[in-house]
Amino acid sequence: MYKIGVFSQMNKVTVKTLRHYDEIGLLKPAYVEQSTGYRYYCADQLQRLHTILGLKQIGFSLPEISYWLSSEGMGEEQMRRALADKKAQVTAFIAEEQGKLRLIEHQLQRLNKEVSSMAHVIVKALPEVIVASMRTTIKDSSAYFAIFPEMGASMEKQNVKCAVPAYCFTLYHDGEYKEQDIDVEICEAVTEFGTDTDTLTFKRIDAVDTAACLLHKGPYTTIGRSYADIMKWIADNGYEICGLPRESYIDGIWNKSDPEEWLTEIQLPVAARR
Amino acid sequence: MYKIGVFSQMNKVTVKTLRHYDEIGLLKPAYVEQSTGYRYYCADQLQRLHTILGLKQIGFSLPEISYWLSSEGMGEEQMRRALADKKAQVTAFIAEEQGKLRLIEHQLQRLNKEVSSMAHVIVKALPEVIVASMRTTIKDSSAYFAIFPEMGASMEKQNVKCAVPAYCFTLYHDGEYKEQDIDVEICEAVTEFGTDTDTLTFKRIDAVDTAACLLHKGPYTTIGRSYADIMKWIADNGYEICGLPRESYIDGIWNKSDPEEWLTEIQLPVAARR
DNA sequence: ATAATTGCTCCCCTTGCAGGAGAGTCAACG
DNA sequence: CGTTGACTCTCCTGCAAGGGGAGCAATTAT
Repeated sequence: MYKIGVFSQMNKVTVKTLRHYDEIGLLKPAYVEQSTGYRYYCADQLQRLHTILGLKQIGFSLPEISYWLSSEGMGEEQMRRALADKKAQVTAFIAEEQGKLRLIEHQLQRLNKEVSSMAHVIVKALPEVIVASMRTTIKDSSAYFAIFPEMGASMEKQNVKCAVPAYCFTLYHDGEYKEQDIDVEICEAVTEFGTDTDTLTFKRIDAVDTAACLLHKGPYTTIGRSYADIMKWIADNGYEICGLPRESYIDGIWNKSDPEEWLTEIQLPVAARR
Repeated sequence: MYKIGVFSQMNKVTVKTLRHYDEIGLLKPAYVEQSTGYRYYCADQLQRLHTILGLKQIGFSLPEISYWLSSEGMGEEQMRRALADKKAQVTAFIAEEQGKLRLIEHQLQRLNKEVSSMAHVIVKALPEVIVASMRTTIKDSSAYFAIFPEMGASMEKQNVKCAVPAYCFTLYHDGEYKEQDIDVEICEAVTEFGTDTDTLTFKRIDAVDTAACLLHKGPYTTIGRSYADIMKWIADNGYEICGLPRESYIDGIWNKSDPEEWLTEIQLPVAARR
């Protein structure tokens, strides 16, 4: 019979740990003196502790270990399944961490290239939305602003309501970057379907599970830089583009006079490259 | 100006998260109405949130992000160092998880081989100790028990005290497993040096950082099985033996009459195989 | 006998939020 | 204008696996 301190030294675990295991019922002392509350352990506990530590090194949580040791869960087949599960978990975890490594690598490279303005690409999902859309080919980007009033007028006529939060974006149908004769589709999220007109079409845009997103601050003339950034990010981090790029307009001429204050989010549907 | 719910949808973060970031000062709303406490966000916050989420994906903690965004920590050189640190952390983490994978693989193999008695090898450190030791060559394992009384007598004469917890072990100096003419050194941890005699030698045993340890329950005749287990474990998990094996005696004939109750810990100093 | 060590319980702290209680607000609808 | 349902607020608890420390009791050493 060992007191807790001695017993803890025998296994290089702390006294705190032993008391904790006692508390959660994972490793009860062989004997507790009523009057003093002192815990006394013996060799049986040593063996059980050894088992616990072994399972903990594998990565099982204390409740899991409790369960396996409670003699109900000791089935061999269950153990096999638990191990397989844990293996899958750990594998997924490793993949995740390796993704982080790539992100870090990417940022380090950016820093070395003196691109001091940190651009932070994030990955998120895009919801399914119903949109009113106008697809057209425009001469160049300056013709852009002419479309919005037209579109606004069409929508007002139909009395459709914009979704909240507002989600107004452009889909680029050209596979490549073009400066002239750009095939764009302007979409405005609405609450429900309206009737199509010759210019205005209602459609459902599917949700996107993973999209790389980058906020671009400033006028549209410098958006190419942000595109370059996000493209590089996608390449660096093992993704590939799997959908049309969107530009979501957050702040623009309609609410900010200074172009330096304009805010646009580039959203690129991506999937992990195989 | 967006209310918290709308703002949260724009970035696919929960309201809880936004409130949490407000609380820890990481992302304050642009405006909070005094009377109601309602939080209102605008595009500036959106941008900051984007940055936060980007840094979070990299693996920085919220306090770290707070620090980098607090405009004190924004030095480029510091950022580089922080990224390098984080990279090292993540790399170490991945190595650790891969170690777990090997442990899991090992256990799965054991299960498939119908070795139903789970043997749990754990890795721990062994402390530095002062020991009284007797080195001798014994004919075979049955001659073993004759040594202990002799040793006990020698120690009593010198009036040295055994350490607490008792740590009595055998070092095997033969590089290989032998059944005859075994070169053993029996060590008993003591509190301080005594004077050497022709049979008894005092020495300091260095600490061992990492030792693979396995409890063996039962008589010594079956200890070979446990040795086989621990050897396989070491091979499976990418370690190599880097010191003499020890057998630490916990329960034995001196306190348990039934050999099935005897308890011995095999301790093998190991190092990660390069 | 006294002092030092070890033991006990109880409470708060860590990360990054999630879940829920109970109450107050806001916008739309009849 | 009242009501309803959807939002929002604050405050509390919980999660994993213990760490740190306070205050006090028991054991051990001098």
